[in-house]
Amino acid sequence: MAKIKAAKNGTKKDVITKKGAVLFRKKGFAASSMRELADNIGVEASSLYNHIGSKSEILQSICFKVANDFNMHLNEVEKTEVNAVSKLENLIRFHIHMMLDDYDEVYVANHEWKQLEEPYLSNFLNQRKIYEGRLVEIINDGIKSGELKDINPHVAILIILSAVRGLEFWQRHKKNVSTTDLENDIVNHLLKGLTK
Amino acid sequence: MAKIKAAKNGTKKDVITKKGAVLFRKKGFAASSMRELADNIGVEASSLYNHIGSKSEILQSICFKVANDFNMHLNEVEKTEVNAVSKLENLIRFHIHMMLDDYDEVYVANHEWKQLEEPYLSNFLNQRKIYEGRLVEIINDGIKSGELKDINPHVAILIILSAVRGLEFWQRHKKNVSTTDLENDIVNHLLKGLTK
DNA sequence: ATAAAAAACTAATATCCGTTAGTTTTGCGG
DNA sequence: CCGCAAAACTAACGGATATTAGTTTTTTAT
Repeated sequence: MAKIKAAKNGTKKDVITKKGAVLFRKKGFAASSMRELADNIGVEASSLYNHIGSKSEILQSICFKVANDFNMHLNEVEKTEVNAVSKLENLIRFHIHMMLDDYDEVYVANHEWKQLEEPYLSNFLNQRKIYEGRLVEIINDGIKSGELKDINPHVAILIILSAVRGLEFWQRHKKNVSTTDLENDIVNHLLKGLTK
Repeated sequence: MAKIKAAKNGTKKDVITKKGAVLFRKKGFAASSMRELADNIGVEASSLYNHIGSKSEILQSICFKVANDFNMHLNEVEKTEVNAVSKLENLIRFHIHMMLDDYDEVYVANHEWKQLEEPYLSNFLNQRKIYEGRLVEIINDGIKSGELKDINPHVAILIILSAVRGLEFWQRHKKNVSTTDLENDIVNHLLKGLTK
């Protein structure tokens, strides 16, 4: 009867959510069973229900935690009074850090959001749409102020988000290049492609 | 008792595979049931087994068809005697076309390969590793010949593959920009970032 | 030390899944 | 128009799944 060890400053629900993120990233949400998750924690499946409401709730926690982190950071960035390029660099670096530091959670939010149930699915997609709209607005500001090329801002967002997402591939090549080098390379490449 | 309509020059297995690709892209492989697939075709689930061996076989068909298309095209490109930049442009345009023309299949191959069973999983990953190695080789040739910046070729591949994969996002903005404009924008941006 | 609360366990249930067996219908070649 | 193969159907099976109920153990607080 092994108890779930709660890390300091974290509930047992947090432990389950973290282990869930690791499992869901490796096998996918639908292909992961509660028994397997419980095994990974060292407990019976039914015991998990003392801490969570349902399997779906774990996915919700992961997806909305990630969405919230991005939204909160964007709030901070929008408050700062710097030019658009600085804001973009700040955002790109944050995306990269999230990708490297909270890999499992970000990966699951990116790949498994489809398995959310309504109304969470609509809510999540709506949040993402709004987030991207705010990024587009920053790029539009940069175009107006003359900092950025007169590009289609949606294409610019496409390129930025895609390149950062590409860090998923990176897990395989981690050894060859330091992460700070990698981060700077990506930031430089993305901004150099956009700025005049 | 609706029969599966086989398109000209295509077997009924092809129809099932195509409908499977659409369903698996929308809901994920594990979350898709044979009953639901059969419903989409207008037939009972058990009838599918007159044409296919198993659910897993559908996924295998999709993934290896896509892998084969990319390999075959790379074979052709390697035969041509042009400089590295031309080869890269050719490859990027092919990736974009695959993404736009066979969206469901490419998406599934990119996202659901994890659900392959052994030995197909290992085979698939091995093929992808070899494919990426051949791309790296082309970039190395370009660096030697002085066409390309002295970049880490793995980073270059990361950026190229990520940007093209990002076309997944594009489905939402399809209306605003013509696909040929989009294709040229991406090719220009990717190559401008790499060439001297 | 003891009572209360938290969290583990066992056992069971209903549902869904992939797949098979056996049967019936369809549709084409002669 | 008949016969045969292809392909549909119904029915069912065994197994896995998420979740619940009820019970026992462990931890916490007094």
